[in-house]
Amino acid sequence: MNLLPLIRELVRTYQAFESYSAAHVRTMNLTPPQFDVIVTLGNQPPMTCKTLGEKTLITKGTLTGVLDRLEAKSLITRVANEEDGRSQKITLTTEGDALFQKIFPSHKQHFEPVAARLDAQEVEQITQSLKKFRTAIQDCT
Amino acid sequence: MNLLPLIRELVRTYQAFESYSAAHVRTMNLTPPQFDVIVTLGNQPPMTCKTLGEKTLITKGTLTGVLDRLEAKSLITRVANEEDGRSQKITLTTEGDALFQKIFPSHKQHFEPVAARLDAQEVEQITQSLKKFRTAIQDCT
DNA sequence: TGACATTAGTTCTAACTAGAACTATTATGG
DNA sequence: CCATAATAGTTCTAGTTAGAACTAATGTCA
Repeated sequence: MNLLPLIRELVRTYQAFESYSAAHVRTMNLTPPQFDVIVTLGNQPPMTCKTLGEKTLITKGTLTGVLDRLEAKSLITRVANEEDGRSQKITLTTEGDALFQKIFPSHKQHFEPVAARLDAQEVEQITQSLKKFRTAIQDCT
Repeated sequence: MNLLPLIRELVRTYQAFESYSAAHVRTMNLTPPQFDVIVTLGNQPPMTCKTLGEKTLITKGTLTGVLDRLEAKSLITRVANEEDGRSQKITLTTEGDALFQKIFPSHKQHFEPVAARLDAQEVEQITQSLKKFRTAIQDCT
């Protein structure tokens, strides 16, 4: 079984998505990971770095730096977690929440033309295909 | 049409692949981009940075640094291109070729267990799904 | 042929990246 | 209760990343 064409296509598709998404994210003066964090925190109760890392798929060493920069922009704050002295809760500031309310719909709209080119069944099919491949990989870990 | 689940799955799958692949690549003292370059040059005539970048999907600014490090390890050399004074041909050294001959089969073998979990039809199905998604994105650019 | 645009590759910058080592805190088993 | 293990987050390192500005060489077209 030759996986090479599949792997190449996976990488190309991922890069096409990243590049299309990043082009929009950049117009809002955010980087893709910063955008991910804002969107993940939006309309949700404050969460720990651990949870945030799991949801955004950003490893903890990287997350520290991303949060540092968001904090410097006054978009998030780190608040001590009263239930566990080792951890913190990350919270959107008022400013951060306002940004979220603005950029989330805008980003969805940026993807409208893409969505319009696929019907619900295709989207489901592609999602399931990816899941099958990911499961095959993860079963080998 | 909600693309979010599809996007999340794309990112998760890509990361699962990267992480599984990188774990093996690292045992050979290479980084993933360095490995890509070696494999792309293997069993091929020397090529320019431009071609190499197109094949590996590494942008030129990044490629310069990757090639610098491979050159420092004596795995590749840059040779002036006689047909075009602006460009060079990148060539595997004897040492680089020996490494390629060793790592390529080894890397294929690392993916054997993954391949064994999918049949030819599934692989084709997943590849076509990805291509459909990528095309939808690229048509919007 | 000469002005101008294009192209190849490098350099620069700000940020992300994973992984490993580290610190501080909490959990656990005897 | 105490020694030890586990966990949360930071710090550190080497490398990758995209994009923009830059240099040098080539192509184009009038």
